[in-house]
Amino acid sequence: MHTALHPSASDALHFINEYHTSKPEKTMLLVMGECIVDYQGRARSLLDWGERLIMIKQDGTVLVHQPVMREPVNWQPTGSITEFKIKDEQLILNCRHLHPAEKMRVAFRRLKLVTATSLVDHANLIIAGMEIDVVNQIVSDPTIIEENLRIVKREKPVKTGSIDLFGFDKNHVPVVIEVKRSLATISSVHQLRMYVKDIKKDRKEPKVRGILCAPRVPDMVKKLLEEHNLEWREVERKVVLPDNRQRTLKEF
Amino acid sequence: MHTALHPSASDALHFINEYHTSKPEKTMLLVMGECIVDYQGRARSLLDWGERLIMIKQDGTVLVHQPVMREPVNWQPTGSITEFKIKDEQLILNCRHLHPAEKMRVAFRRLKLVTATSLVDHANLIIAGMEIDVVNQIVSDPTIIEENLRIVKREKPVKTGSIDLFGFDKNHVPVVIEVKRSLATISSVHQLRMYVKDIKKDRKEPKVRGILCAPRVPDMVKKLLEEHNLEWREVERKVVLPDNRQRTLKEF
DNA sequence: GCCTAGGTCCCGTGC
DNA sequence: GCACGGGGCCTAGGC
Repeated sequence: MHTALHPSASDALHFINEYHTSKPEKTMLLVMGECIVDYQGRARSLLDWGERLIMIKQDGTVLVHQPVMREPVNWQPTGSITEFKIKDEQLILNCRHLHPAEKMRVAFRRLKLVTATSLVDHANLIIAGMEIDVVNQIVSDPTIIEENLRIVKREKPVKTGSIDLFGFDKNHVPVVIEVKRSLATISSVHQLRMYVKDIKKDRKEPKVRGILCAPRVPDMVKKLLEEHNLEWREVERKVVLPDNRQRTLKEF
Repeated sequence: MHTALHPSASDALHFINEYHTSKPEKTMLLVMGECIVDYQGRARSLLDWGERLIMIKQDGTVLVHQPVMREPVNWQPTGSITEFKIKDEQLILNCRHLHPAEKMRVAFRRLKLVTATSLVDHANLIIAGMEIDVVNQIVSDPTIIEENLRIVKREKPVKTGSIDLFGFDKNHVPVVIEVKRSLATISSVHQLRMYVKDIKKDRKEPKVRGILCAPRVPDMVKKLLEEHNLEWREVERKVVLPDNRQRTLKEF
């Protein structure tokens, strides 16, 4: 853990050369100060002078964070190559990335803080409440959708993608189910339509049902579903972590 | 600009109370150290012990960054309320957000760095190469699409959304144009289909053309377009900033 | 407030 | 490598 407070440009460069440049894959670098940013690649952008925090991660990711908002105002993707130098008494950060081809330049005219440190983190996020969990819920209890529904396939591949759930209803009519973890959208309707069409063609079945299954279905989406003779179910979503990981809410 | 290196939990709490708690809307707080994270809201997640950088922005955004990847592993949205305390000799960060209702808890068992500082930044990003720029390009020179095309409307509202560009070809046939800044997708085809259908119904026109306009159109998408009697144009995208410095991505 | 659509989306997965 | 689809997407804009 190394830090430099209010360094001059040349002090900062020495600091970075000593603690970051030789082993960037093991060192996270933070640079806080007044800067401008010029980016060119998938798009092109300019950002005028202002105070920001720049983070260079151990995999080459570069983030430029303004004092507000969740998103970095500028960034470079994982795997970027960074390089520091001094020009006109300003500390310059140049980053390059191939594929997509992009580059970003940050020029600092005042530095508040530079830190270099190695972060060790081998933990993976355990997360519940995703689409896959809703799919599992339905598989383990298809009556959530309707009585006597028989699920026979998950992630069933068709021409233009893959169907979340496929089965047959009590009258042996094929049923295509498209699952969303939160809001159903117009786009989900199009997906469902396409899958129903593919199944009709594949199985030469005149009748195939399509059900959009989501915690919330806006009116516009319902109308669109009706227009295409499709159905929907608004199911409550349970957010449950694996048993051994589950904790009581009281811990909060 | 205030910093504390390797503080104890209680030293860190005093530091945060002095430099952050009283005016969080003016102070960005960084906390680096070994922590666990527990999140509950739109989903639920647990993150085991590891070294991370936590950033609390001046609008209440909270980011938890691991040493790799562009995305924060956990976060709280803009407008969250944060609170620090000590429990079992560990520094605890609790954040809450209403709408969506979410909360996150970070517990630190070792601290490497805490900093508090006020960042001032009133600059706005100037950016070029967005979809709107491709639309402008076509409006200023419709021959990019084809000869004698007459554009009459941008962002033309229809039932299910809004059409990027609408006009008439040399034979006075209505033309719907859907523009993408980068890759055309299956989903863009569905959008275009829907808009063409809406126009046919609105104007009681038997013939309406639909053109998908993007820098790249994958084969699968071309096939889908053909199936629905729709067209496409692969246009080179120019990335031009307001100062008229014209550049293409080929510079790389 | 709801909802739609774009994004330098990011990211994993399957081909 | 390309491409497709999900995301605690985020964010802006419209109503």
